[in-house]
This record gives sequence, C-alpha cells and structure tokens, in this order.
Amino acid sequence: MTKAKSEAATGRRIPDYSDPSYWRGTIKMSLSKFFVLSVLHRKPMHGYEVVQAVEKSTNGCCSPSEGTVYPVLNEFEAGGYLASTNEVVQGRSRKVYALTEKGRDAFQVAVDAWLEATDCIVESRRMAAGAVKREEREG
Amino acid sequence: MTKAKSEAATGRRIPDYSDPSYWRGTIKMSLSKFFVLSVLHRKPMHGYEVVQAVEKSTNGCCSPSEGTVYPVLNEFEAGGYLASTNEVVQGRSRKVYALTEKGRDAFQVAVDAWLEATDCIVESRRMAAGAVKREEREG
DNA sequence: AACCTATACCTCGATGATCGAGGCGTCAAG
DNA sequence: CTTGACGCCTCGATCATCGAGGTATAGGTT
Repeated sequence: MTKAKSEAATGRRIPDYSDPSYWRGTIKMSLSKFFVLSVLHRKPMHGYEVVQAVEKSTNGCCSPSEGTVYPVLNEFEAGGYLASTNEVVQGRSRKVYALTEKGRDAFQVAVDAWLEATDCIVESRRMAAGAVKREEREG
Repeated sequence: MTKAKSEAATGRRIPDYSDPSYWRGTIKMSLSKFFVLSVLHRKPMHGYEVVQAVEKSTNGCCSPSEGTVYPVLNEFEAGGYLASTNEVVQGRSRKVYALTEKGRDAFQVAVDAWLEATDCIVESRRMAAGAVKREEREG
C-alpha cells in the first residue's frame, strides 16, 4: 500500500497550488452567492440569465454552474432576499427574480465584508512586494 | 411535521445573509490558505505563530482556527510548498515553516487570481452605487 | 417527420474547505 | 499543584460547489 509521498502525510491528494485554476475554484466557492446578489442588484433577471450575467460581469473569473445558481435562487427566495414573478415570453414561462429590500441590505453587508477582505489582500501583496524589494536591495 | 416556511422550499436551514458573520465565514473559507502563504512570505514561523499572524495581519477579518491551520501546514509541506526545520526554544521544540521557491510561486499565482477577483468586487460595488444614485435622481 | 440547438429549470451524489470540540504534553506563575 | 499560555494534532459535522444527469418547449434544418 505504498502511496505517493505527497499523499502519505495527509491521506488525501494535494491540489496543485501553483495552478491558477485551483485558486479560481476557491474564489468561486465563496463569491458565487455574492455575485448572484450583485447582478440582481442591477436589474431583475431569470435564472438562466443570472448564470450568464455573473460569468460576463466577472470576466469569467467567477462562473457558477446552473447546479449552483438554481438552488441558490430558491434559497434566497425562501429566505425573503428575492421575490419572483412569472413572465411569459414567446409561449415559454420563466421566473424573474428581483432583490427585495432585505436582499439589498444583505448585499450591502456582503459588499462591506468583502471590501474589508480585499483591503487585506491588497495589503498582503504590498507586503510581499516589499519583501522582494528588500531582498533585492540587501541580498 | 410542519416546518418553518423558510425551510420548506429547500429542506435545509437558510443562513442569515444580512449578518456580517455569514459573509466573514465564507470569506474565511477561501482565504485561509491564501493568508497562511501570505504571512509565511514575510518570515518563517511555527504553526501557533501562523494562526496569530493571520488573525493579526487581517485585522481579524480572516482568523482560521488551529484545526484548519495545522492540517494546511502539513499539506503544504507534503506538497513541497513549505519546508520545516526543528527549533528548540526553552526546552520546547517547535516546527518552523518556511516558504520554498515553489511556495513563493504558488503565492504569486494566488495573489494574481485574487487581485482579479477583487477588481470584480470593487467594480460590483461601483455598479451598485451607480444604481442607487440613478434611483435617487430618477425615482 | 425527425433531429438539433438554445433556452429554461431542476436534482443528486461526490468533493473539498473549514469549524469546533477534544486530546496530549511542556513550561512558568500563582 | 492547579491554572493558563504555548504548541501540535485529530475527528465528525457542516456547508458550498461541481458536474452529470433529467425534463420540457421553441425554432430551425434536413
């Protein structure tokens, strides 16, 4: 049962942290709900449209799948963050979601929390750049 | 077996999205590994120190628990992103972790991915602010 | 008619990240 | 000798997301 060295320590496989897609994955993980609220803040949309709007508005850096978005929309609606109305377009019916007051509040909270985090991220890059500069100067 | 209305639709409880701690939670979820690399980019540290350094350097906005950090450190080491040396301080031995070249590369990749995401976040706030302004002007 | 593609919504099992509670041991102060 | 800070670790539970799959209609092509 000899396992690859990298698996031996933890018992499970280790992601490739040098691969941008790893980081994009975890970014997506926490930002999907945020961006769903974000695109709906601009205008009401139906689910399919939300999926595409998120992908487009984030330049593809956060593109949640339908399997993520639809349950999220349902949950948001059940929680009172969204209200849906039925719309019939060319014989086909679709559910159009709009942010409620509660939803707008929640989005504001989310924005604040994330801006705080982005400050930390930007700051950490500044620090890292500083460390590199110090190395160049002193090393 | 009548359930609360908010639970009926999805079958599971709905978090309070108006609560900052919800968003801080998901932020933490994706940024813990990032900030572990970040603080180790500044200087080598042992695990306990990493926990405190992350908390401090992010002003508490991302404070992973020990139960998160220790497994992460082991995984990073197993993957070759960190190298550890034993250090004895006052009779007590501790493992000091330092970023390897590979780890530095991975951090750079992470920073790039996150900066792209932060741009989207900032932009989404700008759009939201614009929408509010339009409402004030027109409504 | 049969077929394909785009639209539109949904479900389910698997994976992965984190928490929090707990365990284990050392050292120093009271 | 107990308490608290240090220091490392594990495990079960929870949650977010994926991706593959299912269902159905509209419009177009062959």
